[in-house]
Amino acid sequence: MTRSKTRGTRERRAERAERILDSAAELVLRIGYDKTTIDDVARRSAVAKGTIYLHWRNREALFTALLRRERLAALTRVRELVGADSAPASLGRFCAHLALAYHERPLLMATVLGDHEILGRLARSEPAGRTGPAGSGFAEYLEALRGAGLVRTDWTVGAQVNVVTSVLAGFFTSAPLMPAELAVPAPDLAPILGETVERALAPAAPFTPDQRADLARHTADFLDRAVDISARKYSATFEQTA
Amino acid sequence: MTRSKTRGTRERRAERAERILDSAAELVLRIGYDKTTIDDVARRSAVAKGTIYLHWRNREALFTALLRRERLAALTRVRELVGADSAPASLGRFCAHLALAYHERPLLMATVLGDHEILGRLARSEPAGRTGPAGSGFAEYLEALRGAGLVRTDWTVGAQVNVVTSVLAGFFTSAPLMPAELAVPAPDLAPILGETVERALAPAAPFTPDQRADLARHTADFLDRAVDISARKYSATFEQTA
DNA sequence: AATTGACCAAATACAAGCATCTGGTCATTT
DNA sequence: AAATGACCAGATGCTTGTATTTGGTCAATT
Repeated sequence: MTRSKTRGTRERRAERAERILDSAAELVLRIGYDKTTIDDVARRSAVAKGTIYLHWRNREALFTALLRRERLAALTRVRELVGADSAPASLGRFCAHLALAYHERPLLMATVLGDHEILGRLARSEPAGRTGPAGSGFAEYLEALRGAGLVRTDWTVGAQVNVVTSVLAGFFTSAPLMPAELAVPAPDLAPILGETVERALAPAAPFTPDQRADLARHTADFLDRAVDISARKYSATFEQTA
Repeated sequence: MTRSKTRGTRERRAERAERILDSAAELVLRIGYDKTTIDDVARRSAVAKGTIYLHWRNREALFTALLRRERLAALTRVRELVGADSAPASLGRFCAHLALAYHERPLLMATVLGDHEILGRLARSEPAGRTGPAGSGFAEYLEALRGAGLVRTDWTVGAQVNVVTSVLAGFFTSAPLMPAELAVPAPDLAPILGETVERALAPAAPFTPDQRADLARHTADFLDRAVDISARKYSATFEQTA
């Protein structure tokens, strides 16, 4: 039985990859993508440079992995927050958790805000990822909620996706620019903006217990799917081919 | 009576200033602030370079004037739109008009978005003006509406300012990044986001005719004041001293 | 009195050559 | 089989010197 030994090796390998990404994250946040060299990352992770190339095809793949890991971590955290929420499930609570999970992660914030200081040339090459969760089947999720009578149908799905995206984008971009006397701490503001989405999209009539359960299930499903896709994308960055 | 002659001279002077700003605007939008030279502006306006310095102290003042004129124009347009609106007065309609008025003006959009391509060094030196209407007494306006029972008081004014600012900021930043299949034209989206603000801030009970009138008056007053301040600021850019 | 545009100092852009750094490889070591 | 780090070519940055551009002025012109 080589089982335990094999698992141990694989585990250590994965651990090392995480360690390397941790170093990369710290360096990028401190000195920016452009100035972060593979040598720096290697030294900080206490591995040789060649070892890094055992994990990723090249520099670009390393940083792609970093960003995708970050996204995965945020989505996982959202799922956790949604699951542990003491308040009844609602689209607004979901949005609040999503906003906070992103907000907690400086690297994700940098991508959402298109921070040139941190992203450097990365900002120019990949202006995507700035629409937040607009991709990844959010429209389909809303569509399902509409079908179940859990979201109004007075606006088109497209419009509703835009509302959610706008509110979230506004949270990320405008909150940091607020003059001190009007600033509201992010943990306070997020639920308020969540409630804003709620009031815009939720039906007038209060939910029945069944509807609540339905909503929770749909949301959990959506998050499971999103986490799954995100995890796959993260894993894919380790592939050496292509 | 030198009246008509004097007025004619002053008028022509003002006209010329506008012409110069028009040229500056066009050039900035086409080639960016950094590359737009006073010579260019002069040539395009068919005046000598020295003439420009008869209007403004220096280059900086010229472009400050340009931005302030733009803001003034937008606010004036909002006042016009609000006044001519066939729908009953509401905070939501107000926000929708505000959003559209800004959206129609590429230079304002550039400042709101912090567009480095267009603003060049200006983006770094003046990161303000990105909070939209957060300044200029918007909080006081909301406060007045709260006092009159025209806006809920379940949240603090600060929170409400943040909601409005976020929704507007989200409109500006996220709409242009939307994938084509989810994109909603700005003229359609603005009222929807206005309604989003409305649902978040308006009281549950419908307004009485008196309340409607009150709301309209408050809004008109606020806009008058904002336009007035903006006009003063614009005028101030022409001063040669300091 | 208003307007012009030649003029100037300072800033900016460009070029060339040189030094350093960095992504990526791979023979060697563990 | 896994990990290393010396090594290399190309990219990046730096320095110095030069050419061009540009903001701003002001004597001459209208």
